[in-house]
Amino acid sequence: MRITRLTRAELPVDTTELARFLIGKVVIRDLPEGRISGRIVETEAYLHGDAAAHSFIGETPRNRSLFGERGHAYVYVSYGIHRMLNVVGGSPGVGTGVLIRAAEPLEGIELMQARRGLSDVTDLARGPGKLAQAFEITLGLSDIDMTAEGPLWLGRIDRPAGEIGVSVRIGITKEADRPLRFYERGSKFVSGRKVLNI
DNA sequence: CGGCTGATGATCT
DNA sequence: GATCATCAGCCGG
Repeated sequence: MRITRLTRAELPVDTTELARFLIGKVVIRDLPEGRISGRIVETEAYLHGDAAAHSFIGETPRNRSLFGERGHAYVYVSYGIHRMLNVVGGSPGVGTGVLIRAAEPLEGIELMQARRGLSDVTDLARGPGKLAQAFEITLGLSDIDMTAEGPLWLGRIDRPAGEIGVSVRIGITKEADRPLRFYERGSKFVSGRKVLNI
């Protein structure tokens, strides 16, 4: 499989556009055991001045990397159990990001199955917590540059994204009506309730 | 399949 | 001490 690395310059500065742009792109996790990769099929944008965004309360030790450079990773722990992978958007100091919610497994499927304790390929990375478990996303990966060579990076393959659907974001209560979730229509690898995936 | 709920711990006040 | 950008497991239809 031929994967070419995304450059920072080609990532849209507008974070909503970035969330849309990342659909159909590939997230790659290089481990000593081998490569895990998946095609991104679902994202959510978290914007500046957005009460649902972690950056809304200002910079803290936890969300510091969210205020970093576009294309870097922001990883945090959700509900004490799950890690969430975000791609930092915008410009340094702003605090916007794109949550990677689901991916279609491409490479390293056996590694993912082992990490997840599950064989069903459609469920390996369908949801942000599942994706992080399958891709072995750790807090130590937070702040790394995903447009540079390293253990976690972004790429493209010769397969365009399908039609992109838009819905409200999942699992939030503040600013819950904003259409900032993007997904590939018809993909079996997208999370969320059926009504959100039309 | 859809709806509900407990688990679980880092983080901030 | 309250709040979570979630998930697995369980239950009813």
